[in-house]
Amino acid sequence: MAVTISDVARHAGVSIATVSRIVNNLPGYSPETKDKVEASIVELGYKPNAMARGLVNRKTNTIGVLLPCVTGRFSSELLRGIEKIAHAKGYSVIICNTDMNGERTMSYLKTLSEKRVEGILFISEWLTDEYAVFLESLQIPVVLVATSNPASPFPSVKVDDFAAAYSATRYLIDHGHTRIGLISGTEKDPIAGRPRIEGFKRAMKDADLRCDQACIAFGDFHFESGIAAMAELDSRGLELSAVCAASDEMALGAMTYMHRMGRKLPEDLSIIGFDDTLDALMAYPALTTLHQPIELMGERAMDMLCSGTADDRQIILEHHITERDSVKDLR
Amino acid sequence: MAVTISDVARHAGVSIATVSRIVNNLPGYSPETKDKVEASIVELGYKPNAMARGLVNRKTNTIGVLLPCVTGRFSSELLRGIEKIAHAKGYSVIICNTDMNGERTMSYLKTLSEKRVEGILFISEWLTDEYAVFLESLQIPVVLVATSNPASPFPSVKVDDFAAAYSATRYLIDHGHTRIGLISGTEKDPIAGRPRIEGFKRAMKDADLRCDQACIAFGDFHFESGIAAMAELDSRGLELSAVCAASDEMALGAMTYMHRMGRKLPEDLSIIGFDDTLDALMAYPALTTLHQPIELMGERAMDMLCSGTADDRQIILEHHITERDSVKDLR
DNA sequence: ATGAGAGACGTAAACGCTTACGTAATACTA
DNA sequence: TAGTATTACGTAAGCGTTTACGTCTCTCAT
Repeated sequence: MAVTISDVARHAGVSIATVSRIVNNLPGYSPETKDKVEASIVELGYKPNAMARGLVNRKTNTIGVLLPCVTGRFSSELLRGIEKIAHAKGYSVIICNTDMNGERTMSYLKTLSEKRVEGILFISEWLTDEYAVFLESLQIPVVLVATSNPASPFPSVKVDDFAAAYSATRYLIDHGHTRIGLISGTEKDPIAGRPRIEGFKRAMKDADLRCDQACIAFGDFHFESGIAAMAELDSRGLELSAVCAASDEMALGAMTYMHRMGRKLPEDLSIIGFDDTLDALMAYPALTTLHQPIELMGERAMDMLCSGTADDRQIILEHHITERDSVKDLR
Repeated sequence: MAVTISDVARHAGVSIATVSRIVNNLPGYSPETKDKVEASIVELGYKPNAMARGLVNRKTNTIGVLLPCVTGRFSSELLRGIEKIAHAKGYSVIICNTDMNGERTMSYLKTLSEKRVEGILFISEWLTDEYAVFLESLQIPVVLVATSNPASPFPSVKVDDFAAAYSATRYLIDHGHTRIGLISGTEKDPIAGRPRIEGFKRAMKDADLRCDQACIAFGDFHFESGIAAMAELDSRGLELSAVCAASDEMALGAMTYMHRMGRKLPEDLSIIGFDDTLDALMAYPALTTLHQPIELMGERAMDMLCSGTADDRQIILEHHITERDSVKDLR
């Protein structure tokens, strides 16, 4: 790995400038010189040093992705989209698993800034003031994915969580359900929490259905919490005929609870999920769920990141319901 | 982002050498100087340029991870373990989604080498000669994860696939099953394919049970292929009482097929999976499966990568069976 | 034949750091 | 008190590239 541009130059009997021109495909040398140099390059196994390059032309061709949890289908599918575009555009992606931990996040942010990444994707998590201030100071493009913060200057890509939750709830209502529960994410989450709760409530109110606090149980978007939330809901004796979950994983948790209780799905309870990850397909019964175009979200975000920070708009992607077998039609 | 070490030096009225010493916590300055410089650093918002640093001390604090598919629980959980240790040791990780594509892989390898990563984790995929030659030329530590290649000089971390498949099959036999099918990964895969097939066959033979080609269907480790493989097996009229799958995802695919056919699980068919990802827990019925310590595998691999390339041994991690509800006891 | 313009290069100055070495001032030792 | 360490710095030489300028040689039109 010790072979440098001067080694190549010496070996080929030219100056380093010429080697550089050839490597970078710039004009200024004869075909013979080119052949000679290229031969030396392969013979010596020369690999241009990206750091030295980056130092002079201030480019790293690297971006950073901050996400709360690498495990989980949602993150994975997003990552896939991101990585796809990144590779196509010649960028490397550094992943940072924040674990929802403030210190960890700041530590990553510091690293990314020292490494001079050219852009940052901030995923699924609430952008605190601390993060926002730091990110702004970096003076590089940042895009928020599956989250957003109008108070910050950063663009975002997401679905309309309120409308999505509304339509998921509405779907249950339209299928004749009237006693509906909600398995929400954490109430504090201003993106995947609050708006989905509000969307649920609004749909219920618009249909004159009950939707007080008793109908809602809270989880953390993950499987285990879905089991617990369903148990909680069940213990309240509301005679629910359907449940709306704020994530597919929690929906699967609810299903698991029901199975354990020996209840039939969807006969005894209809369930609708949120996300439409592979989990929904693999569930039994296959989960009817609110589809978010996850991979596309990652692609669009990456596109925005590259297309310069110019357009700082909030992009809302389309959602729709993917019908499968977890909702019984009561009509 | 334009503030450099000389800006700080000028602002603090010292030389860049002194600033460097302070930033790097080396001796050679008075407490007052230190305070002064540190004040300048925060005032100017100085962030050392990792490229410039890396250029001089030949360190990037970055490693690369090559994996066939970022989506999928197995990769995710592995990544989690890797990322955890990497962060603890101060490394950044660049992810490369090869998509099992040779050109893409080589292109990543080239990028990683130009970026001068200090180590590479090669995951779940067969290490071809082309890759091996290139990786060797890099002269940096490489460790193979969930794969291995005795012909290469690289260490590896994985479970004993043959033994694992043997014991999964044995588990079914011990529960009274005699007509057992196998949903295998691709036969060509010398790691997760072949050895698991052999383990299955051996267990069957040791018990004097039938295990010809008719008992085996092939998939690609993913969900859809599991459905297809199960359909294939079913069409052969073998009256199987149990199936062994080479991945949890395929096992879930098999379950989905059975559900669609209106068959009962595990009454009509027992299924055992392989991996023990979250998928197994979320399945219905909960999947009994061969547990691989996936996250630990990632951690160990990362540990090895850092501890220098000295010990190039093949590490075999323990596996065991996690019993859940997908296997019926026929005894 | 001459001057201009066009290749085909080479030189050297950055890029932002680290670090070996040098130097001046102060403290300590015999 | 002279000599020796020690401390607290500053100078400058890299690290491996890119690139603005220069120089030298041809070619070709006049």
